[in-house]
Amino acid sequence: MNPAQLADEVRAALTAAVADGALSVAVPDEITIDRPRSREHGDYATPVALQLAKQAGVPPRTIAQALAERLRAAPGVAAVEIAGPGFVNIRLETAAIGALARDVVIAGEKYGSASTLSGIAVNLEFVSANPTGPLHLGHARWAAVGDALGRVMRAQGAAVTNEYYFNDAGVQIDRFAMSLLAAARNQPVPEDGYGGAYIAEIAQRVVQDHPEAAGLPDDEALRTFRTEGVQLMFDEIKSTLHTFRTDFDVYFHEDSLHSSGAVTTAVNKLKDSGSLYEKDGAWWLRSTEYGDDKDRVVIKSDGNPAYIAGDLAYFLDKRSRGFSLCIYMLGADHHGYIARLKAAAAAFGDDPDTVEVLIGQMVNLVRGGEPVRMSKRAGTVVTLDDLVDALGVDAARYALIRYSVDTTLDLDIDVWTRQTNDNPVFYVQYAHARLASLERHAADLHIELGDDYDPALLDTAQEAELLALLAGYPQVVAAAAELREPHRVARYLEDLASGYHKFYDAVRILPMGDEPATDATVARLWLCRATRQVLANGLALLGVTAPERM
RNA sequence: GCGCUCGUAGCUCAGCUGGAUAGAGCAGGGGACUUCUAAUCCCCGGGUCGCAGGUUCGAAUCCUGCCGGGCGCACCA
Repeated sequence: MNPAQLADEVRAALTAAVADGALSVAVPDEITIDRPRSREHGDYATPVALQLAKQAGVPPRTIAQALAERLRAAPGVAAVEIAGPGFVNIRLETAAIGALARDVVIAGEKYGSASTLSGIAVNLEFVSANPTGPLHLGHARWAAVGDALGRVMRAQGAAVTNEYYFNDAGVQIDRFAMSLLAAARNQPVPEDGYGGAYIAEIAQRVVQDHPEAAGLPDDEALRTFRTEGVQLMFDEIKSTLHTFRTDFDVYFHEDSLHSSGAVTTAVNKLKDSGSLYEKDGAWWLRSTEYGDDKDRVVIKSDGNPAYIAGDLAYFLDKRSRGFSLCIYMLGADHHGYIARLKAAAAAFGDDPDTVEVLIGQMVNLVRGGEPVRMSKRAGTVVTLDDLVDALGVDAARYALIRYSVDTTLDLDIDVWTRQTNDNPVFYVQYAHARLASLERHAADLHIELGDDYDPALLDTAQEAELLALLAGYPQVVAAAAELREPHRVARYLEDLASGYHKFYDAVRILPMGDEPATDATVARLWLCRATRQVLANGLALLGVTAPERM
């Protein structure tokens, strides 16, 4: 019995009470089932009687009474009590709780998957860093969180495309090219140019492949350094992301929007539909209608498209590819874009709610409380590669995903490289490794799960807590997907690992010495298998490994 | 000035689409390994949930105002 099944029983009991005239209420679709903090309040509790009292026009305890009478007859329910103002506290039979391990083991990798998001095609755009330098910590946060969110949403049935928007048009790239050329010619960094050791490195690699390049006239030289430099930088970014276990389905080139005429097409479409207006020689988008501070220029008075023109064309392109939901993950310094992007959707006649913009706060790396600022290669910022060098991929991903993106993050290198339980990733992985070790021992002893077990034998408090934790996993994944908050999965895994460690400490699983395996041994092994499965499933959603040994 | 966001234990943070006595880890103190991984577990102390109003059976959670921190407010990209 899991909370969802219990909610069904509660709903059925209410419906029955209405049918035989005991109550007159509209039975809600969503029934709240809580896991009370104290077991004195039962295994589960529902405040539904409190919630329905007003519309029913009767005291909550009256509703609770009618509900309790019928719920007591439900299969798996051991006791139902009314408490306080009208809470209904529910105690389940031990076997009904214990049966959950079987459900988990049978579902296997699919446990926690559902279809709450099925039928929607999601374009998930994240990182999208300019290819003018290595990825830094802010990008790292989105690489980890975005990738995890994609996994979580896929687990709920969404068709997700991970997409990287590659800004390879515009003056930033020009400055990058000028910086490379200057470095190749041993000239100082140009004004507004890029510094950092990586510029010299890339410039040198361009020179290696094209020894004549630096000596060409400026125009031609810049063209070569621009094309080759961007390619090298972009390969490096892809490689960094791949190492970080974040791969994209689509790398979209902004340049292609301009060269293909997509920008012109999009702008003309908006002019035709009256979504743009002309003022002071420029064309403006009515973004104020969607919460923007001011309307935005799409075509500048010199006739050139402004940056947002590319966004408009890009959005149109996404829609033409059939996405029903476009998610953009941006840094806090870009929160001003929310209204703009929603206005873009509206301008093309789409519901602005089909555009979601997630804003992530900044990330700082600290060591012993002191900020770590300088990077070996990038000069002023810490790179994603630096982070991986310091923590490893597992800890780096986990550390970035574990916190709500709403909070500014200070990652302490000392904490995340520690191999103790103040390092959450080790704590969770250790639980998995412990379980794997246990199963190896069971195999050595020739103890097998068999076809089934007696769920009533999982009767200790620690087993009940662990089973309740396992039962809650599907709702955690569903909530993480719906709220776009993958950190919930990480927090859950820490709770689950804790529940397992407590169980392990309190209950002997395998027989000691020459003792024979009992039915209880087998039941506990089922519980262990189920726990390992959920730990593995959850870690997979985060893109973190589930080690067999540590 | 306007907008977004955060403010919960000494520290780092969960909890926020309203539910019972507000949680975890760390830090501090004290315990538990002859047999399944002690990278673990148990116990102790620790709080005006920034402040003030409001909504209601019930508010850390929702609304309003204020205080404090971060980030933004281009015919740049």
